[in-house]
Amino acid sequence: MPEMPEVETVRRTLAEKLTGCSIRHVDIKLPRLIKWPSANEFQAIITGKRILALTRRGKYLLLHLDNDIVVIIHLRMTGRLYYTTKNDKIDKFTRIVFELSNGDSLLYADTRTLGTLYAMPSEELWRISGLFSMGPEPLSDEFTEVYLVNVLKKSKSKVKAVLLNQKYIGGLGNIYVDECLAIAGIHPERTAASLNNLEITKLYGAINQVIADGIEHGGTTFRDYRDGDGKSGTHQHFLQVYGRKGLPCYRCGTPIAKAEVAGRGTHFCPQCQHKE
DNA sequence: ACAGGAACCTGATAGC
DNA sequence: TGCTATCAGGTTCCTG
Repeated sequence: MPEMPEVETVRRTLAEKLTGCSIRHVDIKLPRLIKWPSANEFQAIITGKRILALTRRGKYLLLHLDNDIVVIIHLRMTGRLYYTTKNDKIDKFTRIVFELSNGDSLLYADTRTLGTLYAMPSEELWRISGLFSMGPEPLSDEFTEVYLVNVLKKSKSKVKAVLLNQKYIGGLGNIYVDECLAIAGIHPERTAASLNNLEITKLYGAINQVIADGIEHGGTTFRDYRDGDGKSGTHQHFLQVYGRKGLPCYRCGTPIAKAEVAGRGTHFCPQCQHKE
């Protein structure tokens, strides 16, 4: 479900509430979501530990505990992480309950159960390949226009596939990729290597702008996504193309098209986003 | 090494 | 109404 702006919003809405709390008990209702170590060991090494910080890398959330263990959470398509007070009801999609020392709980809910959780010492985080091999994030110092030029020029893939690939850029997902290609006026089926310098400059600006706006608006809620307080984001009201199939392009009025590109449903304006 | 497609899951919605 | 097919904010594994 969530892309970087959604995960960052979850982090921001939870960090202050969780920092300083201890994990009193862990109730694992769906053990197969725990990828490392076993569910029993996972429970054992985090129970009774205090939360020092909640950080993020790309679409991963990292809960740092006072015994040097880090709980790594990836929400995948439909994962939700949110805070509840003792009287709140737990829905049927709640898969893991972290009971806190103050009586409240941190819930991990997930309808499609594709999410993943790990717990390991901080010096072993490199074992998680998705974290280890992740490229720079939009808005970071490492994500420069020169970097983007190099990534695109040496690729044989379509530009959409490159932007979705976390090893090149960490944090973009299907919605925001469609949005930044629309803003930059680039057709999603173009090969990455075919983009000229002006197009790459536009794309670079669009990536940073779209991600900054997404965070500013607390993420995009289409169906499942909620922040750490269980609230929806508002960026869905600002989307140019995603979810707008058949509706008029805001720039030229042409109906927005939808096609499969790089294995994903892809929205674009056939007039403003040229194939060459 | 790299690109493309299937697999992992469950639920909502569209179409018949 | 009820059944079936399709689609979904992601990543990893297997194949060619």
